[in-house]
Order: sequence, then structure tokens, then C-alpha cells
Amino acid sequence: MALKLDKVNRGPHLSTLVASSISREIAQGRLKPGDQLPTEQQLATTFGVSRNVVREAIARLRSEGRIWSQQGRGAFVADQPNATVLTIDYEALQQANAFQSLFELRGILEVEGAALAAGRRTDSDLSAMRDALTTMQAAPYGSVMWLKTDLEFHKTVAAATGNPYMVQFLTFVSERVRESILASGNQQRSEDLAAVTLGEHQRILDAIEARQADEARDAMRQHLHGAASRVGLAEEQSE
Amino acid sequence: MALKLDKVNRGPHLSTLVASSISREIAQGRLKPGDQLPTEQQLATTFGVSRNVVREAIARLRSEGRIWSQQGRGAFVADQPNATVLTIDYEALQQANAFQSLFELRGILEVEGAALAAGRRTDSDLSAMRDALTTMQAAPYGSVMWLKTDLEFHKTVAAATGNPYMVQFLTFVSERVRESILASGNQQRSEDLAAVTLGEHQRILDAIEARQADEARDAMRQHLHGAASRVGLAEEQSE
DNA sequence: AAACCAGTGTTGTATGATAACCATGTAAGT
DNA sequence: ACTTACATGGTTATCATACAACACTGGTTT
Repeated sequence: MALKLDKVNRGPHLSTLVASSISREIAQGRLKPGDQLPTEQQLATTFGVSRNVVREAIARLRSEGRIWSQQGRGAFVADQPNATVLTIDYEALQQANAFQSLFELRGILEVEGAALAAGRRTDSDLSAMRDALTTMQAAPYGSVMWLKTDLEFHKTVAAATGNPYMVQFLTFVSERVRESILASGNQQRSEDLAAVTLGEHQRILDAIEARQADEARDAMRQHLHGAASRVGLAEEQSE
Repeated sequence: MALKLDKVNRGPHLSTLVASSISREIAQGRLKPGDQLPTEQQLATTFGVSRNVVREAIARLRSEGRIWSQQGRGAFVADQPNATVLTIDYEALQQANAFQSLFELRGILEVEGAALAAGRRTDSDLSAMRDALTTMQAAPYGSVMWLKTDLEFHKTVAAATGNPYMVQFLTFVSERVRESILASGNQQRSEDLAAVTLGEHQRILDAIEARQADEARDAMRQHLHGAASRVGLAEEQSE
């Protein structure tokens, strides 16, 4: 059975392909809330897979709250999607403007988070941030270890806000952003950039240590601005 | 009159039970990151279900990023959970400080979103916001319709940013916040409050129409401040 | 010692069958 | 006329089995 779907190589599981395909139908409005999906048998034949695979895809979509199903009736598109879960489509992020939007959202959270952190940080928060910074200094610029500790530093800043959801959301968004950066692979390597980045981090740390919210906000904003250009984001937003 | 019998007697699917059971094992540390899960066959026999059901449960957990599996090797507990999906525990939100944290996060997104909207809104964005405001005027304060259009207004503001993720995140967070408010049920009813709330909305709308970002930010901040007190949030944050 | 190779276990997929359930129509009973 | 019971077809939920693809292991050969 040669599957002649879109050559989406993401995830070698057929159920993943089927799930994202149905999900796309919903997102693009070809399947509206309340609509009944084709029967599992029909889906199986149209996708050229077994009914079992379709069921795994359905189970996934159901757990994401996108559809609901009832025995003897069928499967239907849920009225309010994302009822309990928030997901970000990996493939959609490959488009530049989508990535830029997510980066912007991350920026808002980071910048305001830094300001909050400046007002609330404890001494243990501070030492955690320092630790992350020193380990980042040891790692070579652009390496996996470097990126990891970079994210760790930002996470410690978020943690200093004392707002657990801030940590959760920021981690989630940053993770998606990092994935896209790694996938696109346009990461310049240079020791100069390492020093610049570390300096920006240091400035954030200093501001938070001094409990200066505005300065922290500004430092974070500048850091993200620098990070955007380093990654090759146009950033032609008017202000 | 048919009374509301056990509506959920219709047991959740077996795959859901299996999935949550495995999920609990992970959450409670009996299955640590990196650990290999029992084989599908073993899980099937221990749970007393078919291997097919186990596979649907696995598919679900895999989509949630909790586990990963490889053909010929087995399934393993993922190092970092919540890789692709973001969830918010409904139970945890019942605690006041958790709710307050989520409200704070929502505030950041709303306030900065309003500022962005002021810089980017189109005329159609503006008319959508006006429509939401007029329908809200017609609904009685505190009614379901009122809450719905209230959320709709905020969604139109988010849409005016042109950032789809802003809409997605804000909708998700606001939905959780609204659920908690409805559950707690401490919603005072008063015509005065309706007028006040509508006035706040109007001010936001005017600022966005005039493309004044700072004013929009301030108006939204004040609106949320008012909404917080109306819901009975202490809000003793220092600034 | 390194490369090859067969065997075994596991996941991924396909296929068929059965039970539970829903919706609808029709006949029987009141 | 109205309700109840039954029959029928369609759908999901679940089970069972079989095969293909892949990973790992250990022995054999080179």
C-alpha cells in the first residue's frame, strides 16, 4: 500500500498524519463545529490506511478536545475547540509570519515577566539565575548545551515571578520557538555573539537583582531584539 | 420531567482509562523519565483489554508528549513532559492564588495585546469590536450572554493584533478564568456595574480607534483592575 | 577481531469479526 | 390517534489474529 499523502515526514506514525490532516480540515473551516466526520471506514479508505490507524487518530483528536464521538452515532467536530488543551501545529510554524507571531508573544511574556521578577525575586531565585548564567558561559555558542542553558536562564527568570503559569506558558512557547530555530538551522556561530548574548543576560540579571522593574523590562526587550536579529528575523514592526 | 441522571455513566472509553492510568503512574513517579514501559502485550493483559485499546492509549500519551515509542524497541517515558500540549489543571485553579496567577497572566496578554491592537487595527477589526460592544449592551449584566459577548469583545481586540497565537493563548487563558468565575459563582449583579464595565470597554475601543497604544494599554489595565475587584480578587500586588 | 547472519522480541499496520448502541421505520396493542 | 414493541441498518467500541518493519542479541564465518 503505497501511501500517497502529502509527503509530510513528520512522525513516522500514520495515525499522526491522519490526525493532523483531519485537524487541518477543521482549522481551515472545511469541517465546521457540529459537523459529523465521515465514518471510520470511509476515513480509512480515503486515507488508504486501516481503520485501526484512523481510530488512533480519532483518539488523539478526542483527547485534544477537537472532536467528540459517541458509540452508534459517529464522531463530530467539537463546538469549542481546545477545551482542555492548547496545541501549536508544528508545521504551521514553518511559515515565517507564524514564527514571528509566536516570537512576539514570547517577547511580551518575557518582557513583562522580567519586570515582575524584578519586583518579587528572592535570593534563591537570584542564585539560580546566576548558576544558569555561569554554566552557559562554559558552553560553546550555538551548541545544544548552550541553547539548553539559555532556555534554563529564561526559565529561572520566569520562576522568579512567583507565577507558575508564567513558567508553564513561557516554557511552552519558548520550546516551540527553539524547535523552529533548530529546524531552520540558521544559527550563526561566533564568539562575539556569545559575548554579546551573555552581556545582555547579565544586564537582565543585574536589573532584577537591583529590583528595578523598568530597567529589567528594557534589558529583556533589548535582549530579545538582539536574539531576533541573530536568528534572522526581519522585525519590521512599526511602533 | 427527566432529571439529570448520571450523565457520565456512559463510561469513558477504555483507552481513556488506560491512558490516565499510565499517566498516573508517570505523575506519581512509579515510572520515571527514560523508563521503558511494559510491552503493549503485557499492558493489554494486565489491564484486561485488547492490544488495540492499549495502542490508542499510547497514541494519546504520545500526542501529549508524555511518552515516545520506536518500532522494534518499545515505549519510553519522555524526559520533558508536556512537550507538545499545554494543559491547565481545573482542580488546581480552585485555589485562590492559582487563580490569581492565571488572572495576572491574562492581564499581561490583554494589556500588551491592546497596545499592539492600537498600532495595527484595521477598520474591519474596529467594526467587529463595535458589534461586540453593542450586543453586550443589550444583554443583562451577569447573564451567560453577557459573559459570552464580553469574552467576544476581548477576542476581537486580540484579533486586531494580527497575531493568531495571541488570540489562541488569550482565548485559552480567558476560558479557564471564566470557568473558575462561573464555578465560584461570586458574581454580583447590578446595573451600575454594567454601565461601569461598558464604559471601560468603550474607553479601550476609543483608544484603539485613535491608534493610541499607551492609552489603550492603560485603559485595558484599568478595565482588568476593575474586573478583578468585581470578581472579588484581593489584588494586593505591589508595583 | 570484524563482518555477516539468523533468531527472537517489539512496535506498526492490516484485516475480519463481534458486541453495544443509535436512529428509523413498521407492526401490534391500547 | 397514540403508544409500545420489535425489526433493521448503520456506526462506534472492542477483540483477536496475522504479517511487516525494525531493534537487539548471540553465534558463525571471514
